Amino acid sequence: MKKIYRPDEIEPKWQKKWETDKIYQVKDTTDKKKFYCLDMFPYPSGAGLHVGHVEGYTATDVYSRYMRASGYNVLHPMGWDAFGLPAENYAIKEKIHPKETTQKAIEKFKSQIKRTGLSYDWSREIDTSSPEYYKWTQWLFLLLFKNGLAYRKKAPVNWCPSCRTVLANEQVIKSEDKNVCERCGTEVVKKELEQWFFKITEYADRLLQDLSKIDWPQSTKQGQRNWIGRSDGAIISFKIDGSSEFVEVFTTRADTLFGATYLVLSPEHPAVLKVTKKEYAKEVEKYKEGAAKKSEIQRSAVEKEKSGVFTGSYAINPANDEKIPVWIADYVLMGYGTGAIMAVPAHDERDYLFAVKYKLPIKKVIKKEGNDSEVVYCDEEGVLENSGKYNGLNSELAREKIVRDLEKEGNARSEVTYKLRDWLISRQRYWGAPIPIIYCPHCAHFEDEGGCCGGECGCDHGGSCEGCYDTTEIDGVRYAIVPVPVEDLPVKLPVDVDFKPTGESPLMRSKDFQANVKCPKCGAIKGVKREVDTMDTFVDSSWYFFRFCDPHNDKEFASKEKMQKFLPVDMYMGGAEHTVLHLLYSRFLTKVLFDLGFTHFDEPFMKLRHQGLVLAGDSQKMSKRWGNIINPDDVISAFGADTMRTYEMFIGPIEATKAWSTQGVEGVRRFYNRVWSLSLDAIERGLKVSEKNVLKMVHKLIKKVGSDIEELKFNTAVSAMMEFSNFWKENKDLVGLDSLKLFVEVMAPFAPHIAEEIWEMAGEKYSVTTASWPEYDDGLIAEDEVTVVVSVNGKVRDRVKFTLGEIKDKELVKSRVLSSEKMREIISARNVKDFIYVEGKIVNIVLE
RNA sequence: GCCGGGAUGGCGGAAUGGCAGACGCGAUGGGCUUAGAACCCAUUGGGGUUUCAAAAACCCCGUGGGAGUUCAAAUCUCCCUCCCGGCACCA
Repeated sequence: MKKIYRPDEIEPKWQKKWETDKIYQVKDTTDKKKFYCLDMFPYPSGAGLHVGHVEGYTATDVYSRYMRASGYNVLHPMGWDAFGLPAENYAIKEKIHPKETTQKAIEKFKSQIKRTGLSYDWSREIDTSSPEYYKWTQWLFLLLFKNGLAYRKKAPVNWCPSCRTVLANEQVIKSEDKNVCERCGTEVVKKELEQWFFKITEYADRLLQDLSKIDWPQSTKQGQRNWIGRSDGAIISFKIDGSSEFVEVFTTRADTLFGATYLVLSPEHPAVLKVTKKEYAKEVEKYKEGAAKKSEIQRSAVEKEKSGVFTGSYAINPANDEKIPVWIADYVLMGYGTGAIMAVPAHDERDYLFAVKYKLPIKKVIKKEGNDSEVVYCDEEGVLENSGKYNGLNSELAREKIVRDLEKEGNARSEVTYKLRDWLISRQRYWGAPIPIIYCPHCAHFEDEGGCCGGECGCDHGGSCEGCYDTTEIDGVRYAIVPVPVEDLPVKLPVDVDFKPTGESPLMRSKDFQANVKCPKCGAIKGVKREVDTMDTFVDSSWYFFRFCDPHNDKEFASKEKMQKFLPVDMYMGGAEHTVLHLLYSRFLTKVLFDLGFTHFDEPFMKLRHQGLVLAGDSQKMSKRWGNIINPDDVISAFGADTMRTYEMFIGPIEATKAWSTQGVEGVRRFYNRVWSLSLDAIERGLKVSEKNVLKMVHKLIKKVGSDIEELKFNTAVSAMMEFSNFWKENKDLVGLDSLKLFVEVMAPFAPHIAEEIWEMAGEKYSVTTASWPEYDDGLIAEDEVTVVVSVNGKVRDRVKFTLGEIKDKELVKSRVLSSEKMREIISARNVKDFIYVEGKIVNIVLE
């Protein structure tokens, strides 16, 4: 009786052995070439792993196993993005501490990952919610703070009323024309609050430029470009008539300056008060109030109805001294450019609509060819008209010239603006890393006195520092912002906290956290407070890939030596939803660390790929609501981990959206059943050396699977293995143990368990997972006979066989092809106009 | 509106200038079986010609639609349609 393929028996058996033998532990003391293969680490939720995770993780696992077998020292770690709102929200609902639920979720994820047979080095596991980790998150914060890249600022920020916390711009998403919280879908509101920011805008240009250095999907790069939103233009000053005030506008179309027929200020613009004439004050004030009440959403309503009011003032166009009215309107946003624009209704759609509504003049300054009677506005570039001495120039030239001319009078300068805003990292929530800052009311006096403490505070400004401490006002009291000394880190997150969100940070209510806080500078205790906000969890996840190199270091976030050994990440796999969140923040922090001399690289992820969505069998998104979730545990129980892994690789290209098919899974299982029985058969036969044709096929397979894995074309790699098994089935008695061994080595990255079992049954030495990738023999692969396809006028008509020597000889090929009976018949009396021969491939005979 | 990615049998997909539909699923017919499952074998893009019929051979059409480049186009270029994703009053 032959042994039956039982994945439920062999898989746990080998998993246990591999774990005991620590077979996947990566050494940092080896001269092998490094390869860092990383998955986006998961947020451990109670729901456990889903098949989407499995897809990405299997892809990197196959890749890692292949690279390991190819002689690389592969760092392939896993960890947990464990801080965050869902755990906290769940904790509030179920009254269980987030630490507990998170630990449970981690255990579940880990066991599921282990059941899948993924080859992670668990000795490097990290957990962002552990003090050993967040100590370094806090250290990073202090590093940014000390270098002027973390600062406190009062600003209108996004507030999620349901999560009761502020959010970064990147965490606010559009949904049905509403701005909603990325986490919970609640509509966000604007609040004026003082918060902590990271100065990511300082890196805007480099974040844009360096995209050219990295191998990322086009769409992701483009997404970052859009988000950074660089726009090259000019700032032009308009004098207010009868006043000493100037208003600066930002424009990318300085060439249309002569067409500016009015000026618009954003309602929040500080100059509004100064330019508004008495008679108009009431109207303006009313409009401002109305605009302030309107949410962002209403202001950017779909119909885009324009509204505004006249201020009573006029501005003088610096190009031609024309007087143009100054309006305020909410279609001009304070947050972009200078918060003021010159309106050119002839060449901008929004200005056009506004001008029509309020009967403002429209002046054409770009010539339009052809019929322009129908065209109401045209934003294309062209040749200037009605523009004085600039007439006849094209837009590009005119723009340069106009700005240069105005610059001489001090009325213009070239300017680059960005859509990117600084990263708001404060969160009024419990389950995150505390911001390591202390507020001291005693140290605040230095700034009051207007001079420097003279070094007393430890500052190096040497006599004239402008407030060696920045200060902030909390509840009417002025505090100095004092960083926690690095040696006092971590600022531990207290466990015993009422973490119910009230809009006030839960840490405020922790007695432990606030008890006996000593100012690190002056030593005072009375009135000294800790910062009670925690950091955005995206701060945790923006540097975790550093920590994997050196996860247990308690002196540094990672040692230079270890970083040299593994970083940067060579291959990074994860979902596309992180285009402007995690992936942008990580690049930013890497550049900061590079600039400050901590790292040797300034881009963290050299190659990035996104695994596509796995949809349910009904082509819907998997969701609890539809009850169509495929659980990896069930798939493993029914078919085995090897089948699940291979199926997910086979289903389609890694980046494509694909639908799950249980019948498809069964097909892969059939494949392994067949491989199993064919292997037993080959072992029983015990043929030592395979027939030549078999060897040719197996060597072809090695080549194909290897190159497919390198190109991440896992689906065609699997189909190549299937093709081989079909060939094998038809040539059972010709397949020897030598071929079996090679086939198992090729299969191992996809299906390590069955590979290990067959490997053992075939009498090979443990373990196939440490065997090296077989080399293929080009000589064996080479065909000794080549079939050349013969087409006539592009249509296939015949096939002729040639030997390897013959195919090089065009004349011989030609005469042989033309003399075949079939060709003579087809050609008959017609003339051969041309004879094209692609060596060893195809012939095309062109007939008249 | 702007940007990015797509459209190939009944389905997932393969082929990146040179034999369209690899591989898998499904379907149909057959074998095995008391029966079913499993398994095994065969067929499987559409249309046509030859034939009593079948096998087989051959021919034509065919990669969202239209044009173009080329000896040769699913693949390159232009135009159009539709689908997916991102951004969007960004001056």
